[in-house]
Amino acid sequence: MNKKYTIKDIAEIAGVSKGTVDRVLHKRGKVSKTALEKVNTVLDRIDYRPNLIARNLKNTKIFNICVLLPNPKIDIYWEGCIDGINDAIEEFISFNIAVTIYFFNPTNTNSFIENNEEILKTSPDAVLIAPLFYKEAVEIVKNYNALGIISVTFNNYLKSNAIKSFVGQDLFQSGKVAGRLLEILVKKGLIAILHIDEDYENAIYVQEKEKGFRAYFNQVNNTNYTIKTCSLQHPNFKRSFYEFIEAHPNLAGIFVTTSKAFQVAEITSKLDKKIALVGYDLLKSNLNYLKSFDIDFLIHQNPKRQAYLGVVHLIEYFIFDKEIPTKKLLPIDIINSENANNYI
Amino acid sequence: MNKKYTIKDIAEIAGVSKGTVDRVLHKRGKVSKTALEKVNTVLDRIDYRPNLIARNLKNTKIFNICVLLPNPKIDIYWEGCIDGINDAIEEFISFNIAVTIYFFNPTNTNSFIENNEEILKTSPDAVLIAPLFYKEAVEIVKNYNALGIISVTFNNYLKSNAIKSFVGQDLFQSGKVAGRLLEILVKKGLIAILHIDEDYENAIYVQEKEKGFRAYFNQVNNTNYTIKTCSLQHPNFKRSFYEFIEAHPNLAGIFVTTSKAFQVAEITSKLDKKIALVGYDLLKSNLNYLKSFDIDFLIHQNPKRQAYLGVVHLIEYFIFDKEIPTKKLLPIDIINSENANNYI
DNA sequence: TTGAAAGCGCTAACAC
DNA sequence: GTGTTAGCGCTTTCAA
Repeated sequence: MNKKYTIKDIAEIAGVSKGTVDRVLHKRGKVSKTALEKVNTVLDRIDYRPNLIARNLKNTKIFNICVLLPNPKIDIYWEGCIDGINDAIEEFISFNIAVTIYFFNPTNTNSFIENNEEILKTSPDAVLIAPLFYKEAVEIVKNYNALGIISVTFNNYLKSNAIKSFVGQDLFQSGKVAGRLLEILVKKGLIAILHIDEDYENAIYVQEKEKGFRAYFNQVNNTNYTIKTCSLQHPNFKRSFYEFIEAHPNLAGIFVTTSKAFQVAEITSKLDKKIALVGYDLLKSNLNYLKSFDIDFLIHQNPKRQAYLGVVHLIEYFIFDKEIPTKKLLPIDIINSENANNYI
Repeated sequence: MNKKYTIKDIAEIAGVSKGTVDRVLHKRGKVSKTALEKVNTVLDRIDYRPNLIARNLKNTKIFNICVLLPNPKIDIYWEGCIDGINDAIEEFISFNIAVTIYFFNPTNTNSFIENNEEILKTSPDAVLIAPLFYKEAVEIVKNYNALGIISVTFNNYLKSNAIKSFVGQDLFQSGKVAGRLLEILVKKGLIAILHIDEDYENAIYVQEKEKGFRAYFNQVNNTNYTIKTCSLQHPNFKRSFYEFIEAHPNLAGIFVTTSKAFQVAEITSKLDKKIALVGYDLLKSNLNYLKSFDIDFLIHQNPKRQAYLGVVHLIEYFIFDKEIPTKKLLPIDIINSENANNYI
């Protein structure tokens, strides 16, 4: 009933040779009308599912995929990506795929550009990039595209039609998630949106989160709350933050738009009053404060899965001709002290 | 540098034939000491990764996997499983795998037993079961085991060494997650644990959730809270629940241990005071109340992924010789009104 | 105990 | 245009 048909079967039924069937299937032309019809009649009647596996046995071309992301030694957030990429490599080890990882310094635009030049030299078939530097990335991606190199971005969205696909979260929506969480945590008072732009610039992305956060509170339209944005830079962070606290005695909750919630918790955990705290990312230091309830919720951006999916999409495109989704939005995981362990 | 070695390569280097290498690799015996040594020396020196794909080209045996779960028409919770199973089938369509789904009536123990008998008749290589009926499942699984049929359970844990693997959530821990959520939602007063055991018996599993929930509150040890358990049966649910509310004016939060939180929300949403509500599962009716904020949080048990993984583990075991993890615990996803869409 | 050879499903080169 | 054939990496005969 559910017989699996092979090219050989089709050839026999249609009364032609395997080669002809193959030519029809792949639209390689050089097939007479009569042969084409004979084959198509058979194909219409049966459910032919090519064995994608056997297809690739033959293939000798090695696909070259390059991944470029910030050096995890400089920003530990990216560490999981390496595992994700390695998982993908392992999973497709039987195919002719070469994946190479490049790291750039996220505090240094030139490092980003230089690494892309390095990548170009290897004439890759595709690149997967975390495009932290917006302007530069747009140019670089345009260049890849001109050279026929497929580019896919992850973690940070980039508007450009030179990009084939994006894997990551909807940051606006994740701001709304944080909004809902803080609404529950705080009944009234001031809620601060804290941008802790440590060393480097990813302003566009934290702004997206802020917009979502504010959109949520506009929508609930509750006069109990005041929302205020505050941008803090690294060197003076502690002092500036203390000043902020003193200047705002009604401060009741904080939304940290970067992964640095632990820096805030370090301070708020020592205050007399409880300040609700929602942040991002399962860094060790964040998790410690989550377990001690000084951070109430973390939003998990799942960099590991982002990188994994980015690579897998490319591999499956090359070896299985599978379409790459233009936009793959990952779930916005809410983490508290009790479910954290399941995500790491 | 990273050359991929094939059996042919190894044979040439070792100065033996492909057949001999194969015999060594698969420990089929019938290899002389000298040949064995020659091959092993080569294997020690290189990193041989067999092409698992090519391996299965030859294989003509069709592996027969049967899945048994409650009929989604009777309990809609299970609906997602079908998609998950179909995803797995699709993913491995090129291999010789036959997956058949069987449904039992979750309100009827006999239906469970009968379906297992049906399955037995097809002499499967493995079964994946949602063992809702504990006692009966233990017997059935023992029987499968005796017949050399691999059994894997999902969604509901069963203690039995006749079972090869379990895929699902840690229900105790998910109770703790709910505990933490209600602690945040409710500052003081009575928190009710509601078991709505509709038509059928899954008492063991909801008890596990209750234990975790209580464990959490014992651990925070806050005298502001009283925890009380309440079991309600379907026919009189509404009346009994109203009585419960009236008898407990300090009721501030409810933890529903089944997927029937919507039945509670239907009532609490019409009360004057806000009662915090945490439940399970992304049923349509639950989601509606989540969006209207009458349910505060849902815990997602991800039946789709459970079934998917259960099947995939088996398939990969058969075709890739991959080990099946004894216990695969899925993350305990916390869902609120804002991140729900990403999970469905 | 061993090597040679056929064949899994598909592709691509090559005659005709 | 079309059929034949070799070969991808591996397994499994089968003859030696």
